[in-house]
Amino acid sequence: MEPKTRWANVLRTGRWFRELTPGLQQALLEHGVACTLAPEQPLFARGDPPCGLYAVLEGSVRIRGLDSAGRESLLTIAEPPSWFGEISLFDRAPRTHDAIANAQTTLLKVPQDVLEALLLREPAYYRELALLLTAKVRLLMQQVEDLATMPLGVRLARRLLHMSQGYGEFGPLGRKTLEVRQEQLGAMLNASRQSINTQLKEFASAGLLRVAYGRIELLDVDGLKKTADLA
Amino acid sequence: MEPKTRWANVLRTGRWFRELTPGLQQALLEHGVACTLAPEQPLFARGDPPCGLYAVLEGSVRIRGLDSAGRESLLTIAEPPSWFGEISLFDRAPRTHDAIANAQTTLLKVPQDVLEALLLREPAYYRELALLLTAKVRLLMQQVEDLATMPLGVRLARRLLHMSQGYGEFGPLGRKTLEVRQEQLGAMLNASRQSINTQLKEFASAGLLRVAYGRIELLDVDGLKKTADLA
DNA sequence: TCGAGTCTGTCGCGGCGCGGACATTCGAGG
DNA sequence: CCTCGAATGTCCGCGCCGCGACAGACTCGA
Repeated sequence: MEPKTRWANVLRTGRWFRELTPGLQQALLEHGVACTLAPEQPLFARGDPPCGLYAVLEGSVRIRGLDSAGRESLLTIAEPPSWFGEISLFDRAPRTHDAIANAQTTLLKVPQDVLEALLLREPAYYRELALLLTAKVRLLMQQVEDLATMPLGVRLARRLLHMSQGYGEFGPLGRKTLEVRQEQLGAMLNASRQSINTQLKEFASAGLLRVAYGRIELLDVDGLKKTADLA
Repeated sequence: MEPKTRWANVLRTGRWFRELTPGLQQALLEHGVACTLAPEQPLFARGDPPCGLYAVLEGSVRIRGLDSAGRESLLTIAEPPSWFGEISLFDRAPRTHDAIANAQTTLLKVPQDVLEALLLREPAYYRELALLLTAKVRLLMQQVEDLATMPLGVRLARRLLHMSQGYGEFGPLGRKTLEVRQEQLGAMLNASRQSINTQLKEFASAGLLRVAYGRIELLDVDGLKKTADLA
């Protein structure tokens, strides 16, 4: 199969891309170029100038911040078919986070200038691209509020469900196996590895999930949702 | 002076509005209608359908979330000339937060359907409106990361500076007097009133600011910035 | 098959910060 | 001027959670 057709099939598994105007779908595929990264290879860093919009086709990318003391704050792990990099696309301002390949990774890259030229011809596409922004704002707002009001268990359950559902890109039926290390969950939820571990074991003994080496298998998604809804 | 001229003068004190295309500035003023609220009067609530885009002309509006246990999480206090409500404008999805007048308040309201009709004629305006979204995303991301890595003192200093500068709407020279209660600062920073009080007194004894009843006066903005930059 | 590096599991100590309690101060309205 | 409600100032005890430490488990490549 021609690569672009394969890519299109991957991207169409995501809600955002699937619901785009056909013209925009085609334009993104047409102007996109493949881009491969070795594990731990950086794609861009906080403060870099805008370089384009990306979609994950294979592998995964960590979107993280690094404070002066070297502590890592993990915003998310982008997996197929997630899109990222749209903030700098809109405001042409520097990158807010580092993007680093989490494994052998293939990306679709739509360069900044190409995309801006397209948007000059078809400014109505701005609204569809802005849906990436609104989705991100809504997630972030919930995250800020949860951090303020919810105990760790609830936040962990919600994050696991979000990851399982590709942060809304999939339907409610998501992946059952999450490849994530407990340390990374801690960096996402503002908690220590030890606290994450304790909470995971609690979920495990309640039959909600099973913890393995570098992997979490969700067993009772409905039970997790109940935990996520109320403390 | 004609009201609309007065409004224009207020709105032009804000960076976002001032840098808009003249045509969009004029259209927002033209299609906007005044809207007054009594203290504590709700404007919209979490879950409400989209109703339009708002700008604060006089007074202030609390943007807040309320969890099931009744704890208030305060996202921000919008003061002139802040704009809010743009998320639902883009994705036509329900409101994420409650908006409640903090005092006697005058708003400029641009109704959803009027604005959508305008954007159908001039889709290039979508990009300029999206700058409201990117500003919000950048603030939220910093907030999430600060919550994870920064001690309360740094977060408080940063928030005070942000409030003083209208969250980026003013230049670096901002208001010197903030009308905010310590309990509200706590709800914004995910801290208790007591902790906020202790930290404020520490700043006061360092000569950075002065605390008064329902009010904080910034004395040494540069000193605050130093505190905000590094713990 | 074996070893090194990485990830998970668990304990104890210590500290930040929440919550309750209560005195004090401020401001508005009668 | 007085009174009441609201906001500030301060103390204390408890609990959650971060951190250091270390043992066990797993993976991968030599």
